[in-house]
Amino acid sequence: MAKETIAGLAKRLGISKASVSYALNGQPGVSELTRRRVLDLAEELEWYPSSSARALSRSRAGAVGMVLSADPLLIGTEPYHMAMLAGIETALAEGDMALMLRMVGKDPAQERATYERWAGERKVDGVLVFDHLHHDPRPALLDRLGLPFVLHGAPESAAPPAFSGTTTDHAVDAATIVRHLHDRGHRRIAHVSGPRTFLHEEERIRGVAECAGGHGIEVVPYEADYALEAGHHAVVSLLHAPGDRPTAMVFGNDLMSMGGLLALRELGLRCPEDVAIVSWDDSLHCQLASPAVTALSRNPGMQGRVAAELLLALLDGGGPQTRSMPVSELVVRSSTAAA
Amino acid sequence: MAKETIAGLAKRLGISKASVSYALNGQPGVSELTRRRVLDLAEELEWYPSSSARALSRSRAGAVGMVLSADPLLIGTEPYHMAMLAGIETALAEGDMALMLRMVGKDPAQERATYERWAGERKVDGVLVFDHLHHDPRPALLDRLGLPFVLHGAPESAAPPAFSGTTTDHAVDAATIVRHLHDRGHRRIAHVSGPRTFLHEEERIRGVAECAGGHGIEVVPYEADYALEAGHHAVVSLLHAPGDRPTAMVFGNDLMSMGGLLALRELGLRCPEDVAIVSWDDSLHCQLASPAVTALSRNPGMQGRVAAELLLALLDGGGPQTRSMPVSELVVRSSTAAA
DNA sequence: TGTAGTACCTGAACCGGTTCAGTGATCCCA
DNA sequence: TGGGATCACTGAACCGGTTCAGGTACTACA
Repeated sequence: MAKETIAGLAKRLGISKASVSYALNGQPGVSELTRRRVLDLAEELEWYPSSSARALSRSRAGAVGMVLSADPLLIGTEPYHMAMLAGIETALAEGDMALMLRMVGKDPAQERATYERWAGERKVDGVLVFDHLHHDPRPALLDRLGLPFVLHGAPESAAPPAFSGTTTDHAVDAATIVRHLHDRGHRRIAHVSGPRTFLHEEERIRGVAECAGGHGIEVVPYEADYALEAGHHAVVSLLHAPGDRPTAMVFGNDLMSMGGLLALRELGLRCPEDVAIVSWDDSLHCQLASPAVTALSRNPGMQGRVAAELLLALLDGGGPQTRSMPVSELVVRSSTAAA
Repeated sequence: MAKETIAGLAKRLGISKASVSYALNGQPGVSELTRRRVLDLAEELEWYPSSSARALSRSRAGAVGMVLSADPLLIGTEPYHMAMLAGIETALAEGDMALMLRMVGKDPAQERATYERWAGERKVDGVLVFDHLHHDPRPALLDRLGLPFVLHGAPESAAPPAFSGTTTDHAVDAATIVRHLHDRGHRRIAHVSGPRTFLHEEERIRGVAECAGGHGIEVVPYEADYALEAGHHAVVSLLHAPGDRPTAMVFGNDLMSMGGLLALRELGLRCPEDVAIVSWDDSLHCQLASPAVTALSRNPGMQGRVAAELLLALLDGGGPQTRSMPVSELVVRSSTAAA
């Protein structure tokens, strides 16, 4: 079947291209009768307007982009991203926007190059950005490129109203975790965080330290990189360090928690009797582990959905908005069972 | 900065739009000197040609689409898809193609509607399709829509040369698993497969049955749906059924294996002593479980990459091709340790 | 010296939509 | 009865690239 065009429809109906266009887009300037005829014909022919022609004349791509920049290995194993993606895509589809996905390694230059290209080619109307960094160069870059964006997962403190973003109150989450451990009798805990280059990790570290201080709990900080091995290595180092050993450990994500659990097992230590464990991300891993791991459930799907909605609003001409995420819930499992 | 156009570049250089276009696209018709001047200016201005204008005049979208149609919950928890996605995206990026991702529920009508729209709007140049079904309506649909596609993961038997696709020899994989269990002394095994609507499950079932027959092994088939709970339920049913209980179980994916393991634990049965377990998909879940689960490692990243390359070749005007995947390797872990 | 061939370059048409300015026809109300 | 407002519709310009059919000027060769 030869591809129909708007001119073809117009000729069949004996009206002008303009009328067809107005009718299709729900714009005034056509009678109800004409509109119906156009719509009916389009449906009968299973015809849709060419997206590139439309994009060209409207100067709107009809798509938003997302760069997943992380270790490919990590991306594959962390369920977090996929769940978030599902939420994002659902919201975008409802707003009739396509999702363009790009995966690059950890190299920030590649992420940057992708944005430059997308902006230059006008391939996307906006982008979703993750993991706010210290001195994050991306907001300035995107501003310069004129590419609207939403920063997903910025810490509460660092959310200037200059751009759209979703924020999480990590201090509250930290308090939830620390109080739980305090209740269970722990007075010396280790905090195995992700890299401090992420602003949210910085805030979590501060949150844990502050709340712990208030409860007379000692905190041993440890910086790692979210990988399974990092969690393993953290536990080994922490337990071999001089001084009292912590009786509980908080890990920055589910993978590190698993690594930590593995290490405990290898060292012949029991969880939760010898060392309790809390994960800052919930996932199937935490549920399936033995013991099942107490975890902060953050609902990545819902969060992704909200971020996408913010971007849609921004593209619809709304000003920058900030939306704070609901407080996460701690799902208590065996890894912090009462002593 | 006002958006530059090809006409702007031409004016700056005192040449015609056509020359600029030829220069940019590496086409003959311009001197080396002119070409350099154009390229240099484009770089200096950080200018890229508008993708929609290009798409319109070339009648090529510069993107390929992929519909992930599955339980959102399953998508999030199965690492398989994400790894595959990473492989696909990498290959596409190398071929200068964008990836458009759409996630829909299990409803086939939505997947179909997405293809129809993409084809009508000329939003993508081709699509990647997964999980060949019995009487799969998609090849015919896509043919009718004139949308090139690659069917990823078709069983060997069902790969007509009429369309491009990657195939896996499930019979060989089945034999690998069955032989391993035979070596370990199992003579009665259960095969908890995914839905038989998937052609590859059908082939796995046949493969297991045949190889088992050759080795004097009895097979108890059980059809499930890839969910964690399904694996759990399968184990309960199988063990409560009259007759000898199987001494080993093969699960169609990692989630069901985990569910199965959970069920065994609840029933007070030990793995591998009472029941051994093999998973048809490897993943972190299998590694972390206790006992760690013996699994068939299928390298979804590489497979995705190959599928994407096939699609790129198809879009470059090549005829339909079929590429068979390398045989999977069985990673032996504790869940099938020698009795 | 004439002519065919080639390399380089250009104007204009085209891709398929959107949108603006303008034209009749109809309607309302003084 | 007439004048302005409203409605339905249209032709043409436009978005920003690609591509085709020439047009020079210069070289090669008889």
